[in-house]
This record gives sequence, C-alpha cells and structure tokens, in this order.
Amino acid sequence: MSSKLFVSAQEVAEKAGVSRSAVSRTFTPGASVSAETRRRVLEAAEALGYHVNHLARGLMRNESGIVCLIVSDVATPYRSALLRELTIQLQNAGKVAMFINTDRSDGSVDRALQQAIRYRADASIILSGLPDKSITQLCLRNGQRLVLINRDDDQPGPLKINLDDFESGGRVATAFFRAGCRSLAFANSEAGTPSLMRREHGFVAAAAKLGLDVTVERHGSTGYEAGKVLAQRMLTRAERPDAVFCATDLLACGFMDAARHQFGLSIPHQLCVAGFDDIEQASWSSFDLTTFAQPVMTIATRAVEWLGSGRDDATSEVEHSVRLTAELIWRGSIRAG
Amino acid sequence: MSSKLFVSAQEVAEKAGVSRSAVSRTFTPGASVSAETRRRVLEAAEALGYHVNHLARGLMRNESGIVCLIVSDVATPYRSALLRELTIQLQNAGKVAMFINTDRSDGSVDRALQQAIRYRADASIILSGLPDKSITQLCLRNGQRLVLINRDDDQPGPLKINLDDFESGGRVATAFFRAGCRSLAFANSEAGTPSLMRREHGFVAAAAKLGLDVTVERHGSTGYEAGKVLAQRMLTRAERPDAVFCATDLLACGFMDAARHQFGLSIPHQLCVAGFDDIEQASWSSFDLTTFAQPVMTIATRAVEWLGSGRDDATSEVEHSVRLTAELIWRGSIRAG
DNA sequence: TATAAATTTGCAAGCGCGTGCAAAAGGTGC
DNA sequence: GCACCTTTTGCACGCGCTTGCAAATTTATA
Repeated sequence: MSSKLFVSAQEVAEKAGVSRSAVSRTFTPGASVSAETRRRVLEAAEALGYHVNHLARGLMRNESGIVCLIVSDVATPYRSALLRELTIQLQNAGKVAMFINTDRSDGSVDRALQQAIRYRADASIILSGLPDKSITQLCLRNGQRLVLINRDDDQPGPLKINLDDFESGGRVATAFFRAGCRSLAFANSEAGTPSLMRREHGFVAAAAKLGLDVTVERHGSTGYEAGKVLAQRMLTRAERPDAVFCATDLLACGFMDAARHQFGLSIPHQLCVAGFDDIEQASWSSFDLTTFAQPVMTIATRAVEWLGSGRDDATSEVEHSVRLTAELIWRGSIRAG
Repeated sequence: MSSKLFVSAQEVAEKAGVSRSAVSRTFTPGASVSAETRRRVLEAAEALGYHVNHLARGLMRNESGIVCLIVSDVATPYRSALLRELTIQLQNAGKVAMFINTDRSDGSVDRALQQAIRYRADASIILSGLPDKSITQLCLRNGQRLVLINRDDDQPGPLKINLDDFESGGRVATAFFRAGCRSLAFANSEAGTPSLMRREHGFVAAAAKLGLDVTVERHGSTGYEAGKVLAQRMLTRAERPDAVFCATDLLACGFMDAARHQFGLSIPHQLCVAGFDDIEQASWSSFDLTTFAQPVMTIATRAVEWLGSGRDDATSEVEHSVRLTAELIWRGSIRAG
C-alpha cells in the first residue's frame, strides 16, 4: 500500500499538463472547459484513479449531497420496503444516503443525529414513528430540508407525505358491510400514531353511519405479537366480532394466526379480516390478506423530487403537503358480497 | 433564516475569548486543553449551536468516520434484521453509516459506489449477494477496510465473517433421520451463493453417510415464490420426499404454504421442513419453522469491533476470518424423534 | 526563591477543492 | 490588418478544520 492514499486534483493537473482549476472545472457540471482540455483531464484522471473528494467539495459549496434517513423499526417489512425504494431513488438522483436508526431510545439517537448535522447533511427524511419533536426541530434549525412520511407535524417548512387513512378506514367498513358482517372491530396498537388513529376514526365513523356495532381495542406495538394478544382479547368476548380491521398487516397476521390456530375460526367464513400496508406476507397463501397498499414508489419519488427541486425561495412559507391514496388490494380474507 | 447557516470554530473562539485552536482541541479527544478553557469553549459552543464540521475534519485527518453499507435485498427479513443491528452498533461506535443499495444491477451500483469513494469512506461492509468482484476490489484499491458477510472472497485484507453452513446442513440431515424421515430433499435457489451451496453440500454429505436418499432441486431466487415453485416440482414427483431442508426461511415459507394449501399435506406429520435464517416469520404459528438462527448480533459486533481496531500494522497479510455457528432453533416443523 | 520540567496556548501552514477575476486565446466582421 | 466580443485558462484566495512548533504559562523540584 502506498502511503499516499488518494490522488489529488493537483496530480491529475500535472499529468494532464493543465492547471488545477481545469481539473476542478472538468468535474463541475456547467463549468467552462474546452473539449480538448476536458479530454486530457479525464484521461489523466482515469489513469491515476482520481475521485473528486466530496468532503472538500462539500466544504466549499456548503452543500454536502448527503441525505439523512431517520428510521425506526427497519426490520419491519413495510419500513424496509420503503427504505429500499428511497435508497434506490436517492442513489439515482446522485444523492447519498446516510442512515440513522432510532430504535434504541437512549441517547444514541441524539448522538447519531448530531453526527448527521456534523456531516452537514442537506436534508433528512424521517420515516420513524418516534414522536420526538426535538429531532425535527434540530434538523430544521441546522438548515436541513425535511421530509416527513406518515407523520404529523405542524411546523412549516418540511414536506409532509400522508395517506388518506381516514377514507381507507371508511372503505373497509363498507366492504365488511357488503360482506354481510354486522359486528365490527378495530385492532390497533397503543402507539397512537396519527396515521393509525385516522384509520381507526375513519373506520369507526363509517361503521356508525352504516349502523354497525364497532368495538376498538388497542394493545402494544404494531407487530405480530400484539395482533395475537388483541385476538385473544377480542375473540373471547361474549359477542365475538365477525369482522376485524387491523391497523397494520403485521397485527393482522398475528390476529389471523390466533383466530385460526387458537380459536379454530375459518377466515373469511366466520371472520373477515383486513389490514394495512400490503407487506409481502399479506400475499402469502397462509394469509391471503385484503389490505391497502402504501404507494411506496410514489412516496419515494415525491420525496426525492422535492429534495431535488430548488431550495425554498420567497415562497418558503407555503405548506408543502402531499396526500396519496392507498390502493385497496382485494384478497381472500373478506368474503365476497 | 440567517444567510450564514453554520457557526464556525472561529466564532466560538471569539465568543469564548480563546484562540481557534483551543476550540478545535476541545472537540478533539485526547488533545491538550485546560479544564477552564474547555469549559468556556463548550459554553460558547452550546450558546451558538456549534457543531464540528466533519467534512472539514475528515479532510484534514484523512479519515471520514463514514462506513459504507453495501446491501442488496434490503426488504428481505434476514437482511433488514442484520442491517438493523449493524446500524445500531456502528452508531454506538461513533461511526456513521452510508447506504448503498445494489438491487438494481444497472450502472447505478457503480455510480453509488463511486459516491462512497468520493466521500472517502473509511470502510465498507458488504452484505450483498452480488458476486461482483470489481466492487470489493474498488473498495480495497481506495484504501477502505472491508468486511464481507457470508460471502467468499479470496483476496487478503478484508475481514470475512461466515457461518458453519456445512455443519448446519449435516445437523438437519441427522434431525430428519431421527424423526424417521428416509427420503430427503434440499430446496435451493439458483443463486449459487457459496454459503447456500455449503448448506446443500453439508446436507447431502450427511444424508449419504446416513444412507438416505436425497434429491436436490434449485430454482429462482431465495424468496417465497421460489419456494412455492420448488414445492410444486418436488411434491408432484412419484416418490415424494418426506423431509425437505430449504436453504432459506423464505423458501421454506413458500414451500410450506404450497405443501399445505396445494397438496394438502400436514406438517410435520407427512412432511418435515427445516429452514435457515430464523426470520421473524419462522416463529409465526402459521409456520412454526425449525431453523437456524444467524447470530446477527455477534456478526455486527465482530464487524464493528474489527473496524474500530487499529489499521493493519505489519500484520497486514494475515487472513482475517471469523467463523460463527448458527444456532438450531427447534420448533414444530420437524416431528420429535 | 530560582530553575527545570510539564502543561497549555497561539501562530501559521496546509488538507483538496471551487470560483471570482483578469489575462490569454480564439473568433468574427470590417 | 485592427477593433471587438466570446470563450478558455491560470492565479490566488478561502471554505472550516487539525496539528507541529515554539512561546507562554503553570507546576514540581532543588
């Protein structure tokens, strides 16, 4: 290994027989270089294995090209799917993704966020349920653009991407009604995330309008285990519901497993089930779950596009808010009307 | 918004009434500053909202603190679990994780990797099945330390973390034998990843030793759908196997679903199944899959520790190789001996 | 108290790069 | 040929930081 690890623009310049500025300009889109100089520079750069040092470039330009992804529950199917799409699109847009995991709620999150600020990330995308406002404020205060996905926040500035959770809840109630169900239930987590609550409220409101009974139960996280617990609670009741809308596909999977294996219920004949997210497992034949697909691709596209668009001009104060509709994916967990 | 986005060490120095070096030293562990100066600097920094600019620091130190995660199939349960652990531990070690997604096989991967090099990442952790050697070479050539997880590579330098796949395969064969199974099968993907092949070979070798029949079938990726297809192929045969080891839990899930819902087989009574990875779904009661748990936590710990340890000294040429054992998790998909 | 040793501090150079400015080069029309 | 305009090039400065070195300060020792 040579002691000098990286080649600098200086060396490229010497080899190409031009000035250092010429090298710099060759790698700066839109700068003024003649075709001939450019060619010679590129040739020398290739030969020497030169890579522009983005640390230095970011230092000069006051723009690092780094986008920070702030995520919790990465290992969850829905989150990892969204993450996948975001990273791919950021990559295609020439940005680079820096990762911050907020699963641990101790100080490490703060420390990690500080790190992102130290690297002068241009923007942060928050796809974390963590309701800690201080995080978003810290990002904003440090001049980052901010994208909030499925997460309420009343501060102006950030782009907010949300789904029509309320309406989706309503659509499920209608679907259950058409399927002949009369005693509805909503299985939610205790997290109390706004998007989850909107699903609940939309469902309850629509059910009321249809004159249907609806009970709501909340427990634990949005995961599989919580779904099982919720099933145990709701299915041991005297008047067992004949349809349940789970706030999350994972909850639904847990609920279905308990309903079938512990209570011997047949789905959809004795119990109709719907979920939300359209995680991969929802399509597995063990579940065959009717659910709402989050438009992951569109979410990512919108987020990245917005980041690419110029920095807020005078119009800085307008509310940037996008509302997407979740697509209902019909499968076998609700019987046909 | 002020036009001046960030406060510099200079401003902190002025406010604290010390030199700029003093500020720098305050934020450099191990540097020589008196308690009093340090206090005043920290106070001023806090008041002004100062954050060390790591772009500049990286430029000086020739060490960015960035670790690059090169990942494919992020949305896969096993990968996302590993990713989760890695990011958490990197974070705790004060490193920052940069994300590169190699799912798209077009030029974007190369472009993204170039990006990482441009940011002068100190190291890369490759948890991608992508067999492209040029990637690892590019990392090494640019002075990065390299960790390869479950991935063969004969070049010296990188830390290689692997599992005892071969032995695991053997243990499954034995377990099937004890369960009374006599006609074994191995369901693999076409990917041909070394770790998958080792599982296959270990299984086949042990089966042969036990005098058992064993058929091998390979198809598609390591996902659920491929598992279904494999089941269709293997279960329509005249002599149907009574036990199948799937190279991956996802394959196993697909296999089980097809076996049950399309072939009406009862698991484990008519068919024993084992998988590998211990993804969350393996523990779901719909699957209750006996499988091998990858020591995700240990893998991450080892990787991060190694990155933290000093750069290769004279001992640079020794092979860094770690071999971990996968823990067999007994569940209900293999009947008791 | 004087002097040697240890610690702290400021100065200044430089990390690799982008860019404004003025000089140089190239092009056009008469 | 000249005057004029456009494009290209090099110089030199500065982005925010670290660090070797020598001066200034504190502490320990005689």
